[in-house]
Parts: sequence; C-alpha cells; structure tokens
Amino acid sequence: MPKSDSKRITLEDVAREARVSAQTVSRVVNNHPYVSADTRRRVQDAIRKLDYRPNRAARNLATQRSCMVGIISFGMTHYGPAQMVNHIERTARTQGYGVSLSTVSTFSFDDIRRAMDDLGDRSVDGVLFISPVTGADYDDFAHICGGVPFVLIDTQLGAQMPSVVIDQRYGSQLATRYLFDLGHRAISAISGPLDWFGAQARHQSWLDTLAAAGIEPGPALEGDWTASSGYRKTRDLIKSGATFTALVAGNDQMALGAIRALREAGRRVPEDVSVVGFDDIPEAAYFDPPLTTIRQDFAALGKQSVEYLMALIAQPDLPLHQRVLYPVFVARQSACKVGSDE
Amino acid sequence: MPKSDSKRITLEDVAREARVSAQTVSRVVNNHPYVSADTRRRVQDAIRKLDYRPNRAARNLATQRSCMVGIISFGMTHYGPAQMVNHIERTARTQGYGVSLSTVSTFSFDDIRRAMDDLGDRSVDGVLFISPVTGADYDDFAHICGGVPFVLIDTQLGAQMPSVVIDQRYGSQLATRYLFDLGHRAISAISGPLDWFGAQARHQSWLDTLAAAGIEPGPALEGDWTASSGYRKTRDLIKSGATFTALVAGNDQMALGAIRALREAGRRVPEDVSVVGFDDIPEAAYFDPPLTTIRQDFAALGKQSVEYLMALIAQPDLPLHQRVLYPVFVARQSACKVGSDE
DNA sequence: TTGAAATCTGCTAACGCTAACATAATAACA
DNA sequence: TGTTATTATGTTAGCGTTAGCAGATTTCAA
Repeated sequence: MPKSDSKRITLEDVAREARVSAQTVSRVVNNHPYVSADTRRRVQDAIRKLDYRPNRAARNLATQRSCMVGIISFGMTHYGPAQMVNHIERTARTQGYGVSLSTVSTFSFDDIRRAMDDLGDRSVDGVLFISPVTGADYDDFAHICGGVPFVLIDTQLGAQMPSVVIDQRYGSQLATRYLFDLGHRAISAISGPLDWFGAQARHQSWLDTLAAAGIEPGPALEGDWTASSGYRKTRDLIKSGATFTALVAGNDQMALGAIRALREAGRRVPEDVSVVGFDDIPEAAYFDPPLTTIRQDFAALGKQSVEYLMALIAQPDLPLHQRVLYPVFVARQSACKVGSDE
Repeated sequence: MPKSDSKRITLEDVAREARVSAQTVSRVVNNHPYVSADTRRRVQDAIRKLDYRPNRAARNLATQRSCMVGIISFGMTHYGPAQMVNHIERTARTQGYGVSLSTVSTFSFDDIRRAMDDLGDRSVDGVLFISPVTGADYDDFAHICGGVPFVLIDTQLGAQMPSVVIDQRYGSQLATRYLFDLGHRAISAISGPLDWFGAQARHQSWLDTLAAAGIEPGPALEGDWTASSGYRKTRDLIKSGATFTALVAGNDQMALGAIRALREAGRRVPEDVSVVGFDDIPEAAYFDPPLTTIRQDFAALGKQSVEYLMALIAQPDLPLHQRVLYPVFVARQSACKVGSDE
C-alpha cells in the first residue's frame, strides 16, 4: 500500500466531482443553510469518495481563528498539572477546540515568553497558564499574549487577573485547624517549593493559622513536591532534633515520604506523629495509614478555566475576574488525637 | 491598557517600516542567508518596534507544513501516558516542533478516527499514538492518518508497524522468574485491563513463564490500573479462598492497593506474601514496604518515538520498523524468600 | 400578475506568507 | 576587460479556504 497519496484533495477537486462550485462545497462542509438537500448529498458523496479533508491552515488563514487553545504548563510530572491538562483537553474538545501544549521548566518570565512564542503566536485563540510564576502582573501576561485572551490557573488569590484558583489558604487552614483541634500544639511542616504560589499560600496560611491560635509554628522545611524530598526533609527535621506531634506536608507525595522517614526513625503514624497531606491523589486512600488530606478538585479547575477562556474568546471585553474554588477536607487515618495510643 | 490591538501587524507593515520588500522581511524572519547585515538589523528593529509576530496559519499554508506533531493518547490519568506526553513535548520542542493533544476514552477505532479528525487533518506533520488499540493493522492507521507519518507507542511487540515499544514480556518474565527463584510456587496476579496490549503482554508472559517453570498459575483477576482496583481485586482473591505466597500486580498503583488488602486480611508483606509491581513510579520506593518493581523508561519511550517520527517526516520512505526498549528489574523490599520470617 | 421575500449557487477577492524566478550590484578570476 | 560566480533585493504567483456580494430560481402574498 502506498503510504502517501502524493496529491492532496482540495475543495476544488470535490467541487469538480460533485459538479458544483467550491463555495458550495465549503457551505456543505461548514453546515451552512441554503444548500438544497440534493446538492448537499451529492457533495457529501464526493467528499466521501475522494476522502477529502479540509486544510486547517487555509481555513485558519481565511477565518482568522484556529479553534485551538494553548496550554503553558510546568511539565506534567506533577499530579495536579497532568490532571488539569487532561480535563482541559476534554472540555475544550467538547466545545470544538483543540489543544496545543507547551511546557516550561523554570519560573523565569523569559521562559514563559519563549513558550508562548513556541505556541505559535496567533495560532491559538486563547491561552491557559498552569504556571505559578512570581513577579508578573496583568500587563506582562497581556503583552506576551499579544491580544490573545488568557486565563491563569492556580495563581495568586486576589490578583487582578483573569484566573481560576483554589483557595489554598482556606485549605491549609482546614488542615492546620484540624490538627489543632485534635490537641496538637507542636506542628511542623514540609512545604512545597515556595516559588510556587500554591505552596507559598499553603505555607503562609499554616503560619497564620497557628499565629491566630496563639502557638509557635514548629520548624519547617521546603521540599520539591516529590516523595523523595518529603522523605529527606523529614529526616532532616528529625535529625535536627525537632520535636513535633503533627506534620503538614505540602502534598500527598511528600506526605508519603514523610511517613516513611518517621517510621524509620521509630515514630509511629499517627500515634506518635499525625500527618496531613494535600491533593488527595487516588493512591492516598491506600497509603499506610490511609492519608488524611485536603482534596483539590483539579477536574473542576480545568473545566472552569476552559469555560472562562471560551467566554473571553467569544467576548473579549468581558470584565475580568477571578473564580475561586474551595478544597475539601478528607479525614482518614493518618492523623489522630495527640497522645492517642490505640 | 487596551487588551487587543485591533489591527494585526503583517510582513507588509514591517516591510514598509524598514523600507524593504516583504520578501526580505520573510528572509530575516527565517534566517535566510543573503541579507546584508545592515538590512537585517533594520528589519529586526522594525520587527521589535511593531511587535510583529508571524502568522502561523499563513506560513503553514504557504509551506505546506505545520511543524506540529499530534498525540493521540488515552487520557493522562495514568502515570505512563502522562510521562510520555511530557517527554514527547520536550523532545519535539527541541526539534522545533509543537505538540497538539487529543485524548480518547475508548478503544474503538471510530473514537481514534474522531480524535484524528479533531487533531485537524493536515494540520500536523506527524502523529504519535499512545493508544493500545486492539484489532487494527497498519493499513487502518495509515488510512485514518491520510498520508501523515505516524508512530505507535507501546503497542503489540512484533507487529509490522512503525513503533517504539517496551518488551513487556521480558519485563514480566523478570518479575515472575524472580519470585520463582525466591522459592515461590503459588503465584497469583492482578493484571491491568486486558484490552491494553501492555497488560495483555505482561499477563501472557506471566502465564508462559510459569508454564515454562512447570507450575500452575495461581488465580488471577483483572484490575483497571488504579490502586482502588488493586485493593478490591486482591480482597476478592483472598475472599475466594485463594492461597498464594506471591502476587504480581500489573502496575505499582495496583500493587499499593494489593498490599493494603493483604494487610487488612492479616497477611504480612513480604513475609507472608511477596508483591511485585510494574513501572517504578517515583513513589514506589516510599511505599511500605518499598516496592520491588519493573521499571519502565517512559522518558526514553517518548524521546525515541519523537526521534523516529521526525525521521519519518523528513524521509517518508524510510523502511518501517519497531524499536524495542527493555525494562529493568528494581529490587526493593516487597518480595522475599518464601517462608522468610525475618 | 406583480413585486417582495426567501432560498440556492457562483464569482471574485482576500487572508499572510513563502517559493521561484528575475534583477541588480558586487566580487573574483583569467 | 570581459566573463562568471556570489551576494543582495524585489516581483509575481500561488498555498486552500471563506466572506461578501451578485445573480438565479423559487415561494409567497397582495
């Protein structure tokens, strides 16, 4: 079998085959009214017969739109971004939009600009940023997007940006207060990388919640979201002589690493140390012990950001705002009353 | 600040500003030789001044290429696909290619065809399938791709397809033989969904390896890759009265679920039951006990498939072949000698 | 019957870019 | 000094599609 048909079939070819004008074929392809049933059928037959497929580039050029949204994301090694990309793609698809992906590996604005250029300026109708950059405001984004509507995901709460965020402060409050209510007063933390807004917000809220409760925050260290870092940092914490009866991990993976480090140091979880994570990854319920955590609805985050972006594309003058989603507390067995020995 | 500049800047605008022809601007943009240093600088200044960005659609139309590769994948809820998409994007980017994503949720060929249509025929220069479909041969794929080169990832070993695969049979052999060598003779399995080639291959090889060793395979059940299914199926296995001293799980997540189910049934891991997983996800080393598993190099899989696809794009008549990668065995603590009680 | 509205189809001109050729200026060689 | 390469720029003609207008035909009401 030949692997390429050498000649691409165009509207013109179909038109000749169906004995109509190219314009009429275009009408059929685009479901315009004002095409007689008979003609429509003839054209459709010709399309099928010749295996015609419209040329996107030509259509994009003529219509000035691409029906593509771009995603600029921090890789997909992390659970959250991968989940979001997944749901964004699905949602966009149902709205007739395709998805073009570009990942960045640093937080530098230059890198993001490069990603945007790679995305092919003007080749996307809108852009979604899954990129918790620091030190950039609306105008910065607007400039690199060059007039293309954009929505930021999981960025600074309260920022004057078109964005969809999860209220991380609230989530962290939930976690910390839960531990407090269980009687814990020596609460340490392994945060995510603090140049991520999410990590930063969770950490700050942890500090604030403790302050509000009138207790000193325990020693805290910064991880990088991986189980490995959770393990290493917790070991460091223990080695440094820190005493704590509860630990808030920046995400579930780090919580897993932390639990292992605690075990190795002879501390039982949750009897000696209670551990709380963030995200509620599908595996969290099967950790040992099943992890108490703060669930983030990444699916909703992805879905809503696409919907918002679509609205912005359809109506660029829409007033910008921030949509806020709230995480929910999931109690399992990795945290218990301080001093419990059941 | 205005959010859109209403008028898009074209080559013509830049040409006027720099007092050269549009063609010369095009030459500068595309780094053609034969542009004097002086002119080049003048054009670049004009580009910067006007914040000109080339129109992809127009370029695609004129050059007949898009510098985009499509990925058709089974979502990214699973670790493997997400990893691959990640590395594919990175590799493609370094070669000057962008990535367009389309996911499918069923194995039906129609669904894949739809995904391909969504990808925008002719709007990608090549396609990567992360889609272990059953019952489709080269011609089927060639047809829906309509002359666009494609590479299949993680498909049937030995199939006459342009593809990059991991030798799952070998990996499964490694796992099973390891358990056998530890003295296990009652070995059960929780496989992945058997309509996935990978799962099927691992499962079949498990059967074959046991047969070769002259022992009966223990009872086996089919999961869906999730920890939850690993848990449920293992519980079913136990409830059904199956006795086994070792369990091969289709991936690490299911191994995690299995371990939890075993614990709840009062069986220790690995003293009573040894467990082996597949993939070596980053968390596996921090499971309790750290998981013995078969590492899949998804990064290499992604990278190689892109490289192969690029070669195919550059030279469509390249003889088709299958690249095979081999998994490696990673010994940790979830499996030990049968009857050990240390 | 007559005009007006509705329905159907075709023509022409973009959309913004690049390939290919044509031209002009400069350098290189015998 | 002419002949040929080399470098630098402009001109023309598409790439395959859709928008917008212009006819042509049919339907409907007065």
